[in-house]
Amino acid sequence: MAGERKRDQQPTINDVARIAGVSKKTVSRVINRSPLLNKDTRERVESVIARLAYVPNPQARALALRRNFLIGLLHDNPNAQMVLSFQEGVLEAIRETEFALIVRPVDRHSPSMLDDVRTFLERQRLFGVLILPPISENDELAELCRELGCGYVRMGSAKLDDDAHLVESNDRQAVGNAIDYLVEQGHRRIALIAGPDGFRSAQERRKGFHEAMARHQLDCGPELVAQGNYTFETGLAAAERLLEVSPRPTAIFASNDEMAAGALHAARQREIDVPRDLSLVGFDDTAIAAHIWPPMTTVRWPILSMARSAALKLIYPAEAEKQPSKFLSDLVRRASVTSPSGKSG
Amino acid sequence: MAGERKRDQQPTINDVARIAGVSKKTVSRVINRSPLLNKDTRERVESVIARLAYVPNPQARALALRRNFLIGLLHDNPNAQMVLSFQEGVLEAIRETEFALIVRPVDRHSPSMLDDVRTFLERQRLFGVLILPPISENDELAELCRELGCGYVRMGSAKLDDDAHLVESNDRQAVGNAIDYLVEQGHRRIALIAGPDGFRSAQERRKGFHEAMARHQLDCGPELVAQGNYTFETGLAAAERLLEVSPRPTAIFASNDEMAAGALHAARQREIDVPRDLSLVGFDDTAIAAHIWPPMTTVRWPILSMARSAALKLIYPAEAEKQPSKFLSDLVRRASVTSPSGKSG
DNA sequence: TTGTACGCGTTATCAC
DNA sequence: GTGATAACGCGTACAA
Repeated sequence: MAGERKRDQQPTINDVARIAGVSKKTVSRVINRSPLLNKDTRERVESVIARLAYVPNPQARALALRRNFLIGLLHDNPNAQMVLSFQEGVLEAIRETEFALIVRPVDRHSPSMLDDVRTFLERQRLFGVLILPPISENDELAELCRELGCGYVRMGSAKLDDDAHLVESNDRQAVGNAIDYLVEQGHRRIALIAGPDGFRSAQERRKGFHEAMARHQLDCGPELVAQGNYTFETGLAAAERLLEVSPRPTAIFASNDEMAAGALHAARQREIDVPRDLSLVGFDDTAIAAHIWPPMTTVRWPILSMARSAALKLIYPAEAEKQPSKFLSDLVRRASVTSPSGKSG
Repeated sequence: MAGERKRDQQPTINDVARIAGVSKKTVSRVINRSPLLNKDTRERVESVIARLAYVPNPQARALALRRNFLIGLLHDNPNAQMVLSFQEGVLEAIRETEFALIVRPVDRHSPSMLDDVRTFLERQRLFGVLILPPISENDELAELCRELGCGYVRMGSAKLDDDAHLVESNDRQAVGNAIDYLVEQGHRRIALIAGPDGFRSAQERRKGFHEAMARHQLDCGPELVAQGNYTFETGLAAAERLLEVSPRPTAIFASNDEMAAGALHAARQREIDVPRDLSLVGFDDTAIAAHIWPPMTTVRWPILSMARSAALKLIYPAEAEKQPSKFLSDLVRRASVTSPSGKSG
């Protein structure tokens, strides 16, 4: 009968106290690193803790402290890689803590979305939540968190909230840098595949495009702008239209990788070679960007850093302002961009 | 001062009991649907619960019941889409329950992996865990769960455990079906890009390939088998070798989509047209399969069903055996396969 | 520096 | 059917 330590037989703080010959309050002090403790006592208790392999019961702790150590991840994201990368970053930040991450996809389009989230938050009584785009752009959701006294940090492409509740990627500037790069390569006629109006990220990327084009004094009239909704198919359709424009653009910036992949598809159907006859830039640096042919130049979010920062803001609200809020994505240069061949007219 | 209900002011079972004029045990009975309750009492209590918007505190419940309602997802997966789809399936299964999902990536290669998981399980005292491949193939991990009295269900490509602790995809048969399809299309010279030996899924897919080839009495000597480690680059390298073989294979089955994408890349570099000169089949049906050109024929796991079933097995152990354990993946037919052009020799 | 008594919100026991 | 009362494991006044 040796060696078993089943669920029902886990040692409690009382066991530790009894065996160490102290009160459980003393054990509690050891666990919580109270400074006023005799060194001998501390070491004795610690050795018993180690010997029994005692681990405090988080449920009991949560009950006594009137707060738990669960943080939620709210997302409604079509981009699996991004959600998973974010999870990874958060988990890295909380690795040495007693926090755990609980995930909750939400349906942006459901009329009961807010009620669903409310039920979830009331039931789980989370320490706080991290909210990913695009659902992070929903101000009612943030308001709900405040109302319920639930901490939150939003991730977004613009200044959605104050710095204590936000990690922000500067999509506008990142798109500007991408356009600068295309111009450096010699492109003058650059088209945009914009994302859906409802998304703040899409708006920011569109603004970044227009600002950069204006800065370079390049034409970006409506014939050079098409719109999609972040899917492969709509990217394909948008590119089909753009590739009919005369003179044909020598480069297309697509507001996400999926649409860029669709654009690549459209070019191939027309026997327009990428990158020789058409350069292509995407956004997000999803797995697809690196694994299509040609590998695609794209904008990469510093997602791990953002996730880490968001988690720390949530866990240590007092120092939330000290964590960086602004992050700049960088351009990953791959084979889908080259200098225009010169016969673009 | 009306309308606020902050974290610190949530109504408790005592509030409900006091206002309804009953004991809290009675309220508890209402919550837990005890059958022996006066109808009037029940309705009275229920109306108070509704009025106060009372929600039981899960921490207190967990403490009293000596078990919580958290299920963990253990994974070390390179395939983000699969992990997220699995999450989706699990969450669908537990939607109406009080269970929540907490995620935990693990590092398969870390020497401290088992200790890390042990710490995690002891700390969180989960109701149980769901384990995704390839880490699900680790028997020590399952043994650890049993030792800790933590429920578990593994997802795998073979009979890794008894039916109460396993949802199994029949990769061998699925690959067989894929090969059958290629043969139907007229292919006779079919090559395999196998996965890494350490993965059970890779072994099963390899067996499926050889069994099917034998069934059709086709040659599948070592010159027609190359190995990769499930990455794009190794798929590319493997295909480079296979495409040098004479007579050149007219079709390649790659053991996952990433390697298939690599093979596509290799073919393109050699100006071997897919599918005209070479048919290609992948495995997993990840996002990449549908979004490359040509769209790739691949094997799709019924991942949502498997996730649902796994979650239900975990939550209702008494009926675990009733949940299906075996799932057959099906072939998604896309443009990367066609009949061989006949000049393959 | 350490211990006692009690509270956190729920379920379980066992009377009535 | 219903209600006192005692767990569950831990934290915190406050006393010693």
